[in-house]
This record gives sequence, C-alpha cells and structure tokens, in this order.
Amino acid sequence: MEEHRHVTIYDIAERLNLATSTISRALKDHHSISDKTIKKVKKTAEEMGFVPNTLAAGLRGNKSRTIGVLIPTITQPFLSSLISGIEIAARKSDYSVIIMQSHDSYEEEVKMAKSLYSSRVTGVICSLAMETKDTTHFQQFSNNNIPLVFVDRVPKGFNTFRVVIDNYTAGYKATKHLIDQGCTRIAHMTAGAEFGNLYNERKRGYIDALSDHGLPLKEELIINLKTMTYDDGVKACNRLFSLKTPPDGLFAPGDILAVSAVQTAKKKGIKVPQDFAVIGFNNDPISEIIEPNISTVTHPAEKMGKAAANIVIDTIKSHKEEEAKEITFLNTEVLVRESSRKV
Amino acid sequence: MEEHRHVTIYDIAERLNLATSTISRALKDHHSISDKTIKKVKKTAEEMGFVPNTLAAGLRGNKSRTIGVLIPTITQPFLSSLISGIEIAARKSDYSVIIMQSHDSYEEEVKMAKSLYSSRVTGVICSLAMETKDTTHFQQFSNNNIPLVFVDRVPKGFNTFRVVIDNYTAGYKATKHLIDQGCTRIAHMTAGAEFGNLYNERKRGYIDALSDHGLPLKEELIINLKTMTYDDGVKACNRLFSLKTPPDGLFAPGDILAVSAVQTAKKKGIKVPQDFAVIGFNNDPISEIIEPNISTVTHPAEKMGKAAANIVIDTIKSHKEEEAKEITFLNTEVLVRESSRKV
DNA sequence: TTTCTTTACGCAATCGGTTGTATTTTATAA
DNA sequence: TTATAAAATACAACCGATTGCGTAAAGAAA
Repeated sequence: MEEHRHVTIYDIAERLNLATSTISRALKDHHSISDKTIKKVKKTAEEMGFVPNTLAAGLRGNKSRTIGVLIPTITQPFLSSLISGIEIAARKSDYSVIIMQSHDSYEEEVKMAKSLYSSRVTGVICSLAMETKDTTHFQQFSNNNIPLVFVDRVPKGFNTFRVVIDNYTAGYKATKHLIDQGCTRIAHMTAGAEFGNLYNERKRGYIDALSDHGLPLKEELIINLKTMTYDDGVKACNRLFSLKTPPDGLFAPGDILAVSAVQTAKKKGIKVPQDFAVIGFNNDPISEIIEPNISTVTHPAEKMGKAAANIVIDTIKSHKEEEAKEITFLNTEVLVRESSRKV
Repeated sequence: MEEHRHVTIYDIAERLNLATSTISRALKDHHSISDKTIKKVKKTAEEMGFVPNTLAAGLRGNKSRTIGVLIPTITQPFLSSLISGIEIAARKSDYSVIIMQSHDSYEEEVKMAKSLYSSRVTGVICSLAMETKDTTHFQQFSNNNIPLVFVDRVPKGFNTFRVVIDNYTAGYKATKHLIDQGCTRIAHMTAGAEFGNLYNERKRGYIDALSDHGLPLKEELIINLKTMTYDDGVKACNRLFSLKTPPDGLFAPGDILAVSAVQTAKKKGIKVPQDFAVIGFNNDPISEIIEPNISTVTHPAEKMGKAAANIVIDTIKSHKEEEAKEITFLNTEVLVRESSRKV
C-alpha cells in the first residue's frame, strides 16, 4: 500500500494556478470569489479527493467544532439517550462529539476536564460524578469563554448553564399519584446529599406531598442509599417489608430500584399494586417491559441532550460573552402503569 | 469576564528565556535537556497554567490521538457497552473518542466517515449500518494507513481488522442447548442477509445443530425479520403459535425478541419453559431481570470494544503498514436461566 | 593551551487552513 | 482616453507544538 499524502488546498492551488487563499474562500462560497472560480475550485477539489483538515482550521481559529461530553458512564439508559440527543443536535450543526466517562470518580473527572480543554473543545456538556464536590476544575472553561452546560447532575453555586428537570415537582407529582391511589404509608429511597440537589429535591417533593395531604412523615420509610443498583433495591425493600407496619407504596427515584421492589414484593407474596404500589423514575425501557409494568416519571434524556448541545452551539454563534447563564427546565410526566394503578 | 488567552509554550519560553524547542522537549523529558531545566520548565508550566494544545500537536504530526467510532446507535445496550470498552481502553493510552451514530443509514454513514477522515482521526472503529452494502467509503482510511477495525457487523470482502464473536458456533450452542432440554420443534428468528454474515451465521449454526441431532428443518419455524424490536417479536410469536403444530422452543438472536416471546407465550397461557423454552442473545441487562429470567448467549461487548481500541493503538505504535489484518474472535457462553431450563 | 567530545540549547521550517491587507484586473463614469 | 470605483485574486502572517540540524558551552583528553 502506497503512502498517499492527504490532498491539501496547496495542491489545488498549484493545479489551478491560484492562491491558497482563493481556494479556501472559494470552498466556502466567499462573496469575493467569482462564481466561475468557485465552480472550478469545487470541481477540482472533488476530483482530487480533497478533504479539509479540521485540525488545521481548528488551530488557526482556535476552535475545533467539537463538543466535549463528560459523564459518569454511558451504559445507563438515561445517559446513553442523553448522548444520543447531543450527538444528533451536534451533527445537525456539523459539530463532533467527544465522549469521556468519569465512572463517578472525581479524580478522573478532573483529568478529563483537562484533556477536553487540551483538545480545545468548543463547548462542554457535563453530568457530574457522584464523588464530585468541588468544581474548580471547570473554571478553566468559564475563564476561557468555552460554553459549559451541566445536565441533570448539576453543581450548585457555579454560574453556568444548566439543563435539568424540576426534580422537586417530579417528586411531588409521583408521590401525590400514590396518595391518590390510596397509599398512606409511602416509602422513599434516596441518595446522599453529596452532589447537591437532584435526589434531595425529589425527596423534598415527596415530603411536601405527604404533608400537603395530611400524611405523617415516617423516617423509617425513607431509605438512604449509597449506590442505586438492583441489589441495593432488594436490600432496601427487605428492610421495609420487615417493619412492624410495612409501607403500602414506594416512590423510587430510579426504575431499576422500582423493578427490584416489585420483584421483591412478588417473591414475598405481597401483591403489587394492591398491597404495595410502586412508582419509579426515568422511564427506562425496562419499566415498560417488566410485568407488571412500572409506573414511572419520564426523564426526557434525548431532549435534554439536544437542549444542552443547542445551548453550546447558540452561545458560540451569538458571540455574547456575558450572557445570562440560565437554567433550562424540561417537563416531566407521570406515566401511570400497572405497578401503581389501584383505582 | 476577561478574555484570557491560552498559555502557550511561547509564553513559557519568554518567561524563562529559553527557546520553544527547549520547552517542548523539556515537557516530555527529552534526554537532551538537563534535569535542572526540565524541572524549571515543568514548574513554570504548572504555575502559568499551561495546557498543551492538541490541535497544534496533531496538525504538526498529522495525527490527533483520536479514535473515531461509527455505529448505528448508542442507545442499544450492546453498543453502549462496546463504546464504554473503547473509551476505557483509549483513555488508558491517552486517546480521545469521537462518537457518531449512523442510525443505520447508509447515507449518514458515508457522510460521517468523511467527517472522521476530516478530523484526521488516528483510527476508526465501526459497526456497519443495516443499510450498508457498499463499503467503498471506508477505503479512504485504508488508503491513508488509518487503522480501521470493524466490530460485530462486519463487511465481507474488505481486507481490514475485524473483532467478532463466532456467530456460527454461538448459534449452534444455543440451539443445541434447547435440543438438550428436549425441544424438537425449535423456532428461529433471523434478519435479512443484507449486511452479510452475522445473523446468517447464527442461523447456519441453528440449522447444523438441528441436523446433527436428527431434527428436521422446518421452514415454517424460521421467521425473517426486517427489524428486531419488541413488537416485531410479538408479531412473529403470534405467527408461530398459530401454526398447526407450534414450536416447543425458540432461539432468538436478541434478548428483546426473547423477552417478547416469553411474555407473548405467558399471555397465551403457554408455559415457559415447560411448553416453550426460549434462549436469547446478548445478555442484555433485562434478560437477567425479567421473570422468568432469560437464558442467553453472552456477547462480550465491552471486551470487544477494548480489543478493537487496542488493535487501533497497537497498529499505530507498531508502524507496520503491511500488517496482516486479522480477525479477532472473542468467546461467547451459553447462560442457562429459567426460560429454558427444563431438566 | 589546544583539540575533541559531550551536553545543552537555539534556529527555523513545518503541518494546512484562515484572514487582514495589498495588488491587479475589470467595469463604469467622466 | 483617463480617472475612479468595484471586483477578483494574491501575499504573507498566523495558530502552537514539533523536530532536524546547527551551534555554543562545558568538560575531558592531549
């Protein structure tokens, strides 16, 4: 196999006896180039198999038309849908997407942020690692006018774009739904307050829904988890079912937990939803397939991804440096399915 | 917010009264630079907040330390795990990963291949789009010594690296397992021969397993699908169950299909596995959670991703241009679970 | 002290587009 | 025909790191 060298605008320039600047401009329909020349250049470029080198363009313009995505992992349905949305929106505007997984490690996240900066990404979209408390490693982006958008797991006290759902309201709605179904002892699983507000907000919604409907808040019904795997859910459920007066409902902030709850209940002979109504969160594919299928709260992952990508792209286009860094709220919806439909 | 300009090696050179070449070499511990200077340079770089510009380095060296990944979609468990594996292996060698989704469109795949080439990716990992029959758009990589690795959905007649499982053997083993459980009328779902060998190979294994065990091949038990969604599976199953003598087993080449089959059977009052034993493929998370949980064939997605990434990285390191483009086979395993365990 | 090695570093070209500022060519007006 | 404006294209610097080659400085051998 021969070593073909890449075709450059110099090659085209030489062939046509034009300056490289003319080639460059002709290829992007610059008004100062005649139509005749533009046509000629494009035809020749095509013939010679010219493909622009984005590295060179990026170096010159100090931007790479690349969006860096920094997330805990891509194998979670919510996050892979998020990326999918980002990729679709990015591609529409001819941006590339670089993916990095922090695996919920703070240390990795710091390294990767540096690596993204090193790649001179045009913008960054991030969902924080579980471990992350300090976010100074993101300052390098803000300091250099690189748009930064946090999605879902967002930090507090950091002036930047955020794309989230209203977790408080979602938690409230989910809990209210269970109350409407007649549940009076509703359990809740939540996760440590580490990265701020996501699970706390859902919990706050849960608490307020209870009190708004005259139901007591029982600490024994709230279970704090470190991680939210299937097994964690099983353990938590076993704990709940062994209470003197076990719960008759559960608001789980994730579908996997909800699934584990439903299955644990079934194994114990507890009827779902009659004796134990369950609602999850995210609307993961599994929630629709499992039997009974799981009521859940939608989490518009792909939409959030698109929104985040478009914020990056629009911010760059607008050239406004001192823009209001707003929060974008996307809607959620309670999907009532078998696991909670009593009425 | 002030406009900070990026710190460059020129800035460091000026501060220390050294040449940029010295800075560049010092930062990578070049032997011709004294330890004293190296230490001084690194310290200053750190202080000044220097972050190397990979675009510049990439332009100069004509390589970007980037692996391009071109796949149908990332929201399938198999593919998101594949990417995860790629990302992990890439990161270990300090490579970045660019993701693009063809959404199974040939046209998109062609565009994206060009885009990846434009980004001067160091290597490409691809799983073909369903639609793709012609693969000349990948020649640009081979022609320019850019390592190209196909994974899972690989083309035939294209001399390049491939990372796959032995689909024939996997299909054979899965079918044999059902035979061992006493099934005699085993159904099979498959997909059109379009992109070559993947589903065909599994089907070939199925056919050979039947004949090796003296079972007749019934065309009515083989269902050809265009797409492999849950609903496709339901439809296919209904067709199978309405046969004069319906099947007593099913080898589905994907877990979603297997799940749909099990649930359709249950709804019809057909006992799984007693009257209808099912085995799927991929070992998707859902196969383990659904009840009864689904026997399946493992598809080592993450391993395949790591293997593919390492092929790219090693090929670059080795500088061998005329290397044998081998096929890498990864092992699969039959996981026997409730949906097929009769004995 | 002179010559020869090492050792340590600087010079300048290079990668391939992009873009501000000429400069040349063509068209229009005087 | 000449002056002037407009259109079309050329020149050259630039982005920031890399690297082959050249040179100065320091140490060793003569």
